[in-house]
Amino acid sequence: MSYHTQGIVEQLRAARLTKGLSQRELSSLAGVPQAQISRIEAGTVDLRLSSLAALAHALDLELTLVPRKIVPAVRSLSRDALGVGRESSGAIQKAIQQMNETMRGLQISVPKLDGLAKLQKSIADLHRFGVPTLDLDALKRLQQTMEQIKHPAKQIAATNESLKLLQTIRNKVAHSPENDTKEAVPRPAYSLDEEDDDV
Amino acid sequence: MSYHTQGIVEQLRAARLTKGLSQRELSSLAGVPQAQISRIEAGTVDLRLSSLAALAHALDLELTLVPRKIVPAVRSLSRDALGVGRESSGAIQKAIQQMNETMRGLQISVPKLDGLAKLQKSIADLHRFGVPTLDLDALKRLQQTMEQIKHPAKQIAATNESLKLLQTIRNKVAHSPENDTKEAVPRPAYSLDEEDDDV
DNA sequence: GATCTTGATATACAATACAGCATCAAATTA
DNA sequence: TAATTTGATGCTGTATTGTATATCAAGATC
Repeated sequence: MSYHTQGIVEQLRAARLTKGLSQRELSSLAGVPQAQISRIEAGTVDLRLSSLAALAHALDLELTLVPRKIVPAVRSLSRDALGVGRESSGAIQKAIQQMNETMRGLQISVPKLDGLAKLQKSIADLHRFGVPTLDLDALKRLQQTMEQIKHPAKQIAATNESLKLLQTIRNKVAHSPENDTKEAVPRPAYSLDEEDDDV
Repeated sequence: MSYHTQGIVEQLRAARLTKGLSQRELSSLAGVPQAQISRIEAGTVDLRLSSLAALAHALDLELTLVPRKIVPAVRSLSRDALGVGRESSGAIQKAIQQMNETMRGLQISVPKLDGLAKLQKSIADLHRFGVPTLDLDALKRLQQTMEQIKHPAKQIAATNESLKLLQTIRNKVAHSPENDTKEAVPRPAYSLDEEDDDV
C-alpha cells in the first residue's frame, strides 16, 4: 500500500466505524462484498475505483480531486462538517443509548445504590456534548464497567469506577480543541463533583 | 464506468491537458504506463486506487474523501485555485513559447515584412495576460496562421490574419469575467490599432 | 509531392491481482 | 452451551496491468 492510498483506506474505515456499521452492513449498503471490505481495510489489496466510489457513496462521502494548495482548507471543512454534532455519529449514539438502557436496568434492580442517581444524570447528559468529540473507546469501557454493577459483589467499586471514567470523559471533551472553538458543551451546567481528573 | 468515477477520470484528463502534458510525459511523471493512461482516459478500465493516486499526485492533485455536505464548497475552492493564474497553465505557456520561436524565425527570414514588428511586440506581451484566461484553441489557431507566413505566397494575408486573431484574443481577455475582478491586463498599454474586433 | 521522421495515442497479448462466493474462527449474547 | 454476529481466509474467474507494438497525424526534407 503506497502513498496516500493508505489515508483513503483509513478514512473509509473510520467513517464506517463512526457510523456504527459492521462490514456486512456496509457491504449491503454499498454492494461490495464483505470479504472485499475486510481486505481493503486490512490494506492487503489495491482496490478499484468503482469499489472505492461505491463505499464512499454508501458512507455519505464523495471522492474528489482537489489541487494540492487547497488540501488544508478542504480538510478543515471536512472536520467541521464531520465534527460538530447534528448527524451524531451512529456508533457513539448507539453506545450512549446502550448505557441508558443499562441504567434503566440498574435503577430497577438496585435503585438505592449510592451514586446511581448521579451516574444516571451524567449519562443522560452525555448526548449534549458534541457527540463526535466523545471517545468511543472510553464510552465502551464505561459501558463495561457499568455492566459490572450488576454483580452484587462489585456494586460499590464498579459504581465509583464508572463515575471516575465518566468524569474523565467529561474532562476530555471540555479540553478537546474542537470544542474550544465551537459551541462546546451547549446548555446545561454539569453537576458532577470532583473536578480533579484531567487528561 | 459507473457513477462518479467518470467525473474523476474526466478531471484527470482535464488536468493533464491543462498542464500541457502528453500521456507519455505524464506516464514518466506518475510511473503509470502510457497505455494505462490511454485506457483510463478512454473510460474502458476500472482503474486501481494506486494508479489513481499516482496520477493525481503527478498532476498536483490530491484524492480526498469529503462529506457530501461540503462538496459544493470544495468544488468552489477548487475552481478558484485552478482558475486564476500564478501556476500558469503549461499548455498555454508552451503555446506562447512556440509562437515566440516562430517569431524569431520570421524575423530572420522576412525581417522587413510589413506588420511583423507589431505582431512580434503583441505576442511578446501575451504572457502579461492572466495566462489561464487565454483561450488555448485560439492560440493554436494563431500559431498555425503564423506558420503560414513562412510561405512566400501567403505572407501578407497570413500576417494580417495573425494580427486579427491576436486582436480577437486580446479583446476576449479584456472582457473575460475572471480578469474583471482581478488585476487584469497588468502593466503595459497595447499598441495594436484597429480596436474594432470584439467577442 | 512523396517519403521519412517525430510525437501522440491506441491496441495485442501474457501475467498478475482483484472481486466474488463459500467457509471459518472468534467474539458476543442469550 | 447454543446461537448470532463480526471479521478473516482459500479458491476461482475475470479484469487490470505491463510490455511491446501498431496506428495516426503533423512536419521536415528532398
